[in-house]
Amino acid sequence: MGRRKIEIKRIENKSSRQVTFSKRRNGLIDKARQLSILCDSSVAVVVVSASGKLYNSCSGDDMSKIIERYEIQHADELKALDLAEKTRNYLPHKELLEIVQSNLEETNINNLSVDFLISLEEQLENALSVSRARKTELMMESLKSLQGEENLLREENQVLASQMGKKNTFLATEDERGISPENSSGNQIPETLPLLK
Amino acid sequence: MGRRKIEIKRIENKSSRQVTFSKRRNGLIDKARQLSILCDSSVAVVVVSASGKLYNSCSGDDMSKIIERYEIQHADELKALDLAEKTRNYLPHKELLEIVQSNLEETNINNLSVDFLISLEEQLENALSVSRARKTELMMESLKSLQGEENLLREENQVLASQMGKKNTFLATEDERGISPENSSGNQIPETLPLLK
DNA sequence: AACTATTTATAAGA
DNA sequence: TTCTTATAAATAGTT
Repeated sequence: MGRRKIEIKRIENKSSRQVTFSKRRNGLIDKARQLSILCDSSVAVVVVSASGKLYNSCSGDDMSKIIERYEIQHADELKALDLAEKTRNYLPHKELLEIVQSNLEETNINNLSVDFLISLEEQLENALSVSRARKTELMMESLKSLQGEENLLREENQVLASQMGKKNTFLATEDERGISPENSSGNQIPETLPLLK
Repeated sequence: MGRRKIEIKRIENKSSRQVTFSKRRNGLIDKARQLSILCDSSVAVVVVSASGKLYNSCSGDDMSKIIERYEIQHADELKALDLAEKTRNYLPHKELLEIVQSNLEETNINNLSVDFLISLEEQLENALSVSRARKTELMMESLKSLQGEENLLREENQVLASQMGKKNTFLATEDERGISPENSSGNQIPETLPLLK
């Protein structure tokens, strides 16, 4: 819908790609808002530009609720973790949610057996735990990578310091600055994870 | 863009709301796809209908990656939800767990009211979410502290290197080892997150 | 599900 | 970036 028809393929010109990105991003987010209002629904949009900038919007509900809704429904896709085993004995989450939904809609809640509800609760918790574990895993990866970087720097320091020691014993000048590697407090990812509390 | 202009407000007629929902949902998802392709970006859309049905699409990257990108960038907003407030209306977790346990043990499960169980489930989920948010918070703190530590080390390296330069110009020996601070790849947490790939 | 009169989004240009 | 405008695309109401 412009002066001429365009093909849907990557726009090669950088600046017009940028302009189009900005226009269409706004358009998309406005469409999402309209859909949400017109049809009484919740819509979340997350856009990540090529350069990594994040844009997002949501309407009808909080982003966190919408995302959680998504994650619960798709929790089984996250079983790259060996949590797969943990879920093996449970219904697929989608089925779970369908059961809940159909029962809630039929307002026959009071006919549900208590045992059923208990098992349902258990399974919902399991779905949550899969999603949680995935997040933890990703963050732990980040921590490890940062830590690796740090260790490299520490080794460099040691090399530099020892080189200075060897070559300059006669020039013992500002060595009191307290910059020896040993002074840096260690920063281990605590195995005792307060992280995981 | 139809036979007549419409106001953006909830469509009261149920069936035309349903039709519009379907049309516009498809439109939105297609727009998202186009944006992603045209502008070389990643776009995620999640739609939850009034009746709770979930529709989603993503292009340019996996849904899980896009969501992680969002969540890590907004990790501090979890904190901003004010955990205290979130817990205010609920029983302490310990009490919750005691209630569950005592009830489970006494095998008088069948006497529990369904309403009670529903509320219990809600509270357990809340407890989980509080605990999850706390974990995220702690991990983010760890990331920040590791980063700080790293910057200190980097500065030390620079000081050491410049000291070596000044005192030993005459002893230019093993300076080819490639241990100058500039060789270390930067490791910023925030914007471009390798974390988030 | 199609159709089509209109509205809306937007590509190109300024 | 922002605005303008010709044109393409989406869609509201209809069949």
